[in-house]
Amino acid sequence: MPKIMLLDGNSLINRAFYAMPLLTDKNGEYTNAVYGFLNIFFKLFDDERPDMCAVCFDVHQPTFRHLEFAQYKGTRRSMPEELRPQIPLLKKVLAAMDIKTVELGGYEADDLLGTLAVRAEKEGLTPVIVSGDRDLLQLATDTIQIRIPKTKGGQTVVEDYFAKQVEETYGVTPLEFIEMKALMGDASDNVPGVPKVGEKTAAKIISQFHTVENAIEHADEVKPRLASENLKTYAQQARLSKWLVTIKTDVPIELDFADTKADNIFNEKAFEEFRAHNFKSLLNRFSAVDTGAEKAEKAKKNYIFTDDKAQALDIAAKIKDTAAFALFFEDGRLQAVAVSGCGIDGAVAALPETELLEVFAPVFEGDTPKIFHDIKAAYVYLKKHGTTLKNAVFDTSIAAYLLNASKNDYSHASLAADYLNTAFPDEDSFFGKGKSRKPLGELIVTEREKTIDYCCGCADIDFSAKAVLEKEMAEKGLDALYRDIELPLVYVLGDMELYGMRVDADGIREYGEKLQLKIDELTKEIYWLADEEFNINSPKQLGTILFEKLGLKGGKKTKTGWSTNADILEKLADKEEIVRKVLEYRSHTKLKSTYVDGLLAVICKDDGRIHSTFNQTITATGRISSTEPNLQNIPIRMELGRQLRKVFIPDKDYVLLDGDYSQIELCLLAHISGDETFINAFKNGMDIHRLTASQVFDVPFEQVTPLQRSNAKAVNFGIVYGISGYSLSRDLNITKAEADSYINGYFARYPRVKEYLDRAVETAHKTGFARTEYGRIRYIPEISSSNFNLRSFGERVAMNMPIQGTAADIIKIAMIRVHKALENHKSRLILQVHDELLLEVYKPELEEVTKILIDEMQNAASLSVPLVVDVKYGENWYDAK
DNA sequence: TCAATCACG
DNA sequence: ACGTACGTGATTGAT
Repeated sequence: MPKIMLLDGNSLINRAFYAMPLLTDKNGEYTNAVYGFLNIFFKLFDDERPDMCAVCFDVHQPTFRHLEFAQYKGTRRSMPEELRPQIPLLKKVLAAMDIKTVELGGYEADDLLGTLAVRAEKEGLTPVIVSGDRDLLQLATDTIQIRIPKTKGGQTVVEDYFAKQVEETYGVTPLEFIEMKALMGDASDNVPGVPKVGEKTAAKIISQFHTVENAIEHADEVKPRLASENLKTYAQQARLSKWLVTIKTDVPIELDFADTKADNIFNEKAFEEFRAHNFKSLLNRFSAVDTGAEKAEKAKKNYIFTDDKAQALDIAAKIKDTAAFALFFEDGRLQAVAVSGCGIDGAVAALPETELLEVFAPVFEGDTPKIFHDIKAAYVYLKKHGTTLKNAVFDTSIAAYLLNASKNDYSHASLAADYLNTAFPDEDSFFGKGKSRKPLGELIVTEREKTIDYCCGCADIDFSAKAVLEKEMAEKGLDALYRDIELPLVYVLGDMELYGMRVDADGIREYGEKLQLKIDELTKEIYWLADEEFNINSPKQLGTILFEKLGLKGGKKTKTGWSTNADILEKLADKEEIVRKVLEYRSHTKLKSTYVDGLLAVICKDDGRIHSTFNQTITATGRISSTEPNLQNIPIRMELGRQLRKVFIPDKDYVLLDGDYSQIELCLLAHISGDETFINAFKNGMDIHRLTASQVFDVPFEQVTPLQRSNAKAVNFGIVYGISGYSLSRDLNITKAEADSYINGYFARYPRVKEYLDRAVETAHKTGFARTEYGRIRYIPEISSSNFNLRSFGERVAMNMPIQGTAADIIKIAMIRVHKALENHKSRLILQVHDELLLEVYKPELEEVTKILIDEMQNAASLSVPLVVDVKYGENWYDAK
């Protein structure tokens, strides 16, 4: 029997919206809900393979329910600003997919679904209704199936209901489901129901009396008594509720099921639509479809596969000019090398690791210009294996990052969609995910065709994308930033990863043991004070103990329960011993789990050092980030945590040398804004927070109190972050009026700063992006939102990004200069922490390298204020900082 | 996989 | 009136 899938457009797009993070396409249009809808759609489409398909929508006008009963206002929960434009967009996309949309003034989507399902059933079709709304369950029969997709932790799970499953789940038949809802009511749908009758009571009543009318008739027999009373009092309301929740199945819709055939979804128009809106993962579905250009391109590809060394050597010998190389690893071992360029459409060599190196090393260390997706990974791997990568001229992931730093994916799939207008499978869909992930070595045997396509495709994309990326970078003025900063930085970061940092493993363990003793002690004390054992690490359990069992005042709720963060707890710490213990427990367990256990787990077996990975394509502002482990957040603010830095030590005959920029972000605020007072203060080496305090609080410089200085410091930071009176007041524990007066005082004294901030916001509004002094761009789509919060966020970003980003640019320049200056030295750069560089310095070179470090850092940029660098050295990181 | 928390600049 | 600081990563418990 032909199957027809009937979808509830409104409820599904609504669900999709809340389940998906907000995302925008290239034109800044919101697309998350449409994307989410399509994902659900395709999941079910794959499941069902329906012959026909229709999507029903509400019409935004009064329905028959409103008209016949004025009190019924329907739901019409205010729709988020970001969702509203997505409904027409979805309709447009569905039209492109040749899928029928149905809507009729005066009726809700539910009524259309009901009518169509019943009619389809009569006409001998198999109807499947898909909705996010449980009200539809009343339509379930033995043939009409209701499917309710739910997002559970990112995964879409579908609950399926025929009449039988409805009975099993709710204990009532689908028709009785209406009766039940009528008694329960539904606040969100403005259905009154009967007071004090909830799901449990309603189910009990209906399973006994079956209908609302019958229950009213036998109201005296209804239990409990309150329900019985209310059923009598609110009998009319119950009947009305039933009428409200009953879905119509006789709506006068003109629809010929023959027009709903879903046999032309994967057409060229739909492909264009998906591409235009950046629905990359969905583009894969079109691979089997004739999308013209793509097919032609695919046809001319002539990918080569070899597992023969001689043939691989032949391929390598052909590479004379620019070519792209894709390296494939498994557990850090090179499995295959794919090449594209030099007349090679694509070739992949899968040989034992040593042979691969033997074949390609001459190319890698030769003058041939080479393109990679991730030069650093290639450089690090090759250097570990005794080959020095030379003349790697282009890194596609870094170029894509510079073009849009806000993305969280610069994979080949993403590059293909963004810059080559083609679909390419993402890595997960190719290799499988998690447990099902198969090693490449295995795939190349079992699924050779596909594997070759993938490996060669990657190299191919890199090769083709270079020109597009270069062109777009030039158009956006990003070429100098790319060429002079990001590309040279790759090797600096690569070397930092390779050197790593030496640690005293026994020292870490000892430190951990001390922590553990204290943790055990605190645990017992907390249990005793709480008079029960619970999981102190669980904010949920802790919140219940503190604010419910012990009845502490001053708690705040998060959306899941009590808030127990340090801000809240510190306010209670004075009075409550248990709170003090919990805070202490928190700090100790944090140190133990994240730092002690975390660091011990990543000590390299070969050299006893810790090799972090530095990522150049993560942050929206241009900073680098550090993972596995994160060496950029080693404790320093609290003494106990700071002690941990004593386990970070130099090699024998070396010392650690640390240089950090003094107040670089405020220096940049002074420089960029051009504020004379500010600039002069920095030129004269004044205490900038003290100066601000004297300006804002109108007291002589010498008479500034420590509290005034610290408040002024908060104001200075706030300015850099894009301040508001409210948040400053919260931070400083003062009234909003006071905070406002600080800010106004600040702007009165530093008028150019105010001008800069206004200008930054205005420019971002106009152009849609913010920019650093070195041309780095961050797009800010939020700034044009009509949602106050989003727009405000966009404005703060517009103020902050040029400052934070320029600081990031400058230290990157400093890193390149320091790295270069140390070329013929034993000393080396091993870590960057945003405004700080850490070097492992060969003792005989200490004096010279100290000079180099200060010199290169200070002269990395020439600003209207001097860049001051503080340096210190020591036998461990604690002493060097 | 998400939310809460907390470490850093 | 709205209701927040900017940028990260790791660990934990809960789902």
